[in-house]
Amino acid sequence: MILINPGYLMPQNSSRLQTECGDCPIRHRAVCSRCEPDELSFLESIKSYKTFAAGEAITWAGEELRFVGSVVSGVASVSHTMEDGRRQMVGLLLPSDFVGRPGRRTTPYDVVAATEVLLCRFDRTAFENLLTKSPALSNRLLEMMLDELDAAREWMLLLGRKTAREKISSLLAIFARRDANLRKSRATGKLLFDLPLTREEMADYLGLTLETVSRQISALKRDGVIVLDGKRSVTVPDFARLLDETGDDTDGGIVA
Amino acid sequence: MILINPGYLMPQNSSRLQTECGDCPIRHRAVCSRCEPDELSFLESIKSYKTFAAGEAITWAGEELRFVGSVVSGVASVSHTMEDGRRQMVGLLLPSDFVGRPGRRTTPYDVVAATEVLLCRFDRTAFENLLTKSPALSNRLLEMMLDELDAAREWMLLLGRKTAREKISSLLAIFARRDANLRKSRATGKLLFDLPLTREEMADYLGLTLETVSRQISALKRDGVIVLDGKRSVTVPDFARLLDETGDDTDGGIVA
DNA sequence: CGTCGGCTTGATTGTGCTCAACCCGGGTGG
DNA sequence: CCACCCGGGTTGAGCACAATCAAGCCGACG
Repeated sequence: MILINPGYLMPQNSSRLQTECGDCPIRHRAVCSRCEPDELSFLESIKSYKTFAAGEAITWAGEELRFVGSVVSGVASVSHTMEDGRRQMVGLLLPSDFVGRPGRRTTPYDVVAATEVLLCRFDRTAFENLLTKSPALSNRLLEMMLDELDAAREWMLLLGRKTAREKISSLLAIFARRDANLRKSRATGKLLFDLPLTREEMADYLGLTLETVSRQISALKRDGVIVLDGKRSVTVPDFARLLDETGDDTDGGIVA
Repeated sequence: MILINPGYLMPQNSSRLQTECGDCPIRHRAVCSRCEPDELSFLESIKSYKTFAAGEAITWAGEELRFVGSVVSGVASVSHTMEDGRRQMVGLLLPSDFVGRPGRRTTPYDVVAATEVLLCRFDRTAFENLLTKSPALSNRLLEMMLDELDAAREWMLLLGRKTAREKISSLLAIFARRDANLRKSRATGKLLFDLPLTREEMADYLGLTLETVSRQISALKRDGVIVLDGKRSVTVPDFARLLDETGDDTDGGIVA
């Protein structure tokens, strides 16, 4: 299902299109979404594309980062590993998400492609330069970082207080929503999507062991909350039912 | 020890000074630290101070927020509560930290003063207005949010992968560092500081129960890692020893 | 056909949670 | 002045959920 496409080969269909920002699938959501034409053409002059195969590292913790950029397609993980090998994923980068830390030469985390990833990269210092001059760019980036901060905080609630079953359900709900978004619909009723992560990656994200992830997925299957087709393809017969399992507030109380 | 100071009364010694930004103790670290004189005087025209007593709410989740601002002194907690009462602290606001979400009318979290807090507030819409025009302001805020994001991610590692003892040790190390910072020294050797949080608040921050917090503190005391004087006053005989207990990388390997 | 990675399932263990009793110090009211 | 209460904290006993250790399955690939 996942194609391996080394960056030095001319990649598949979509990729040629992305040499033009006008055709970019994430144009309206990425950092550059509010830039003026002159800013855009400057960005275009400092950008380059690179494809990473599933499993390939985009950057290691502590390594100097010459670029910043946006995920155009695919999923990448941001994670931290302790000396004794315990690992925690601290972020999941999806299309239009921003990679890198303007103002710092290194990132403190490993960033690894979970599926094949197409990255739109900008030279870091040139980008930082534009950032100091363009409120459109810095305000958009600020907004995106505030959203990431909210996401990180929601994840803190999950890691600190949710049960294993709630954690798995929450993750499945995120994937379901994300998938619905990509097809420009809302997540309701019956849904079908693929898991972009292995059991171990899910475990690293959820602060669990892979055995517990596997067991809880089996339990949700047994209880009819989900139906599996193979290991990676998931059907959710009733999204509301899945949401009940996440422990989150049932959005929309009785109040109008 | 903690004075109750309603904002409409003229508060204690330090507070009169803070009507002038020039004397502000957090001047060099807050959002406004890189503003030009004209921007500063605009900010000065839209600012007001308010003191919150320990335990008092600064804002509730979902409530409309008319202001954004900076913590001048004291400690505030940012937390999220689930329907069934489980609570997770997702941030700790210390002097110079920013409160509020420009671009959104509400915050999704409760913000509560843990000790007495002095807040320097700006009208939200006026602040947002300045933000779109001032790269100095928006870049400083961006930088601060990136730091908060890093802190949140470090906390995710703690919540997902550390043991109870490591969690407590990590929190104590944070307080120790913070205290050393305030006295403009580095955390090394023997240290003495106060806990700004109750056992329950620590538990909410660490994703533990208050009983576990209490037990682990007792254990660290028994093992000589810390010495307690009363419930709140802590002596760390050897900071390096405490760091060993956090599970974090021993910074500075053999490599030069 | 054998191997290997990703996954599932089982048995057992252990860390941290739950429930519960009790301590301590400060404030209040009789 | 003392009795009482109350919030915050400590400690204990038992339990449960997820971790650990271990075996085996399944499908892809050489």
